[in-house]
Amino acid sequence: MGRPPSNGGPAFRFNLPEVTEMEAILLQHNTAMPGRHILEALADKFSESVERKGKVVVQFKQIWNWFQNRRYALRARGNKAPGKLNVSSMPRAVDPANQMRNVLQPLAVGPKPTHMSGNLPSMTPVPSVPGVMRSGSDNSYLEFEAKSGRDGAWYDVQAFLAHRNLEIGDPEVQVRFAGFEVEEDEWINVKKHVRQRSLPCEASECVAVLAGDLVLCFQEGKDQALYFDAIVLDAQRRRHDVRGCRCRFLVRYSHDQSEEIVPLRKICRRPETDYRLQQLHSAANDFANSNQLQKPAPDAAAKTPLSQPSASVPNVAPELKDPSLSASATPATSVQPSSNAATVPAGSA
DNA sequence: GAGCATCCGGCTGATGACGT
DNA sequence: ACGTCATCAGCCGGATGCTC
Repeated sequence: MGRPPSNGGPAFRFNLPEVTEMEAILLQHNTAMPGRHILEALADKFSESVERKGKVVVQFKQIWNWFQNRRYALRARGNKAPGKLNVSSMPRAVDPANQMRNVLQPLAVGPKPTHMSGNLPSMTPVPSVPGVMRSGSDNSYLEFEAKSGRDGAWYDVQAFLAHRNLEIGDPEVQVRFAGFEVEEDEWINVKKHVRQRSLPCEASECVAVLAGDLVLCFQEGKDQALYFDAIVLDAQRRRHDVRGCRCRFLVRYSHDQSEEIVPLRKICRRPETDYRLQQLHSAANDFANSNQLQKPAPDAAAKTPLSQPSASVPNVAPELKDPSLSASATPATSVQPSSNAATVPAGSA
């Protein structure tokens, strides 16, 4: 949905007299949409003005757009009611904008989780084991997600309630989904449908999402909005700005093979891609160090925190700044969610 | 303090989805 | 067909931090 100037020139902008006149007309109409003939007359008039004649033709559509936007803006300003909660009524649906997927806080960790150390398949049948576990190797926490057999979507695990070993097939765990009640508990195949929790992407982490990756993607349907597995088919890198990452990712959902272009905020990357960020950080360090050797005077790249790789060169897509990153990065198509996720301690990626 | 680069927030034009 | 709304993306100006 790009909006570059269609003629390649500078972005169109109404000048002050034009805006003043349109505002006056809007007031005359009590903020209602003026008739088409009025808008056309305005377009003709503006096109014939001294400033525009022979240079720019003001289109009817541009006038119409202005009135639409101005009316919408006026209304939005008037309706601004503070503190209005946006509560979704959709079951298990989570707003991707705030990047929260019923994440348990570390405080929720139980008294003896460390023995698990991310080795789920060997877990003992201790009832109500928290779905968040402290890694044995460091102070980070492991969080798990599980794939529901009811809708095929992935949910954060609040607690592992029990486990059983079937005579045939893989072991299963009884899972309490975060934010759901007992009636939603499910028995889930540990190897196939339980894994380390996918990670919401911060703006600077879009570089870790590459074509071919397995990701968890927020799919919004008519009557449900859930997280499903998806493969990244293509990544369209765009400039970052104050709002963060504006890259777009073409994904194909694994459950229905549908394709969609989504922003970063709808994507959760697999923890296995952490190494890419580490590579980026070390590459940025090398870059900063080499720059310091060549040019003692500090520059922006050296000053910028590594956690914001895009901020140092805001006008360039992050992956383009460091060719070594894309060259060395390996697509995660071979990720085996269950085994990997359940056995790899957090931070060891 | 001047000059510069960058960050940050807001404004604005454009477009698509959806409802009537 | 038209109106409403949400969102995208470019641009601009003020704030901030750094160097000289």
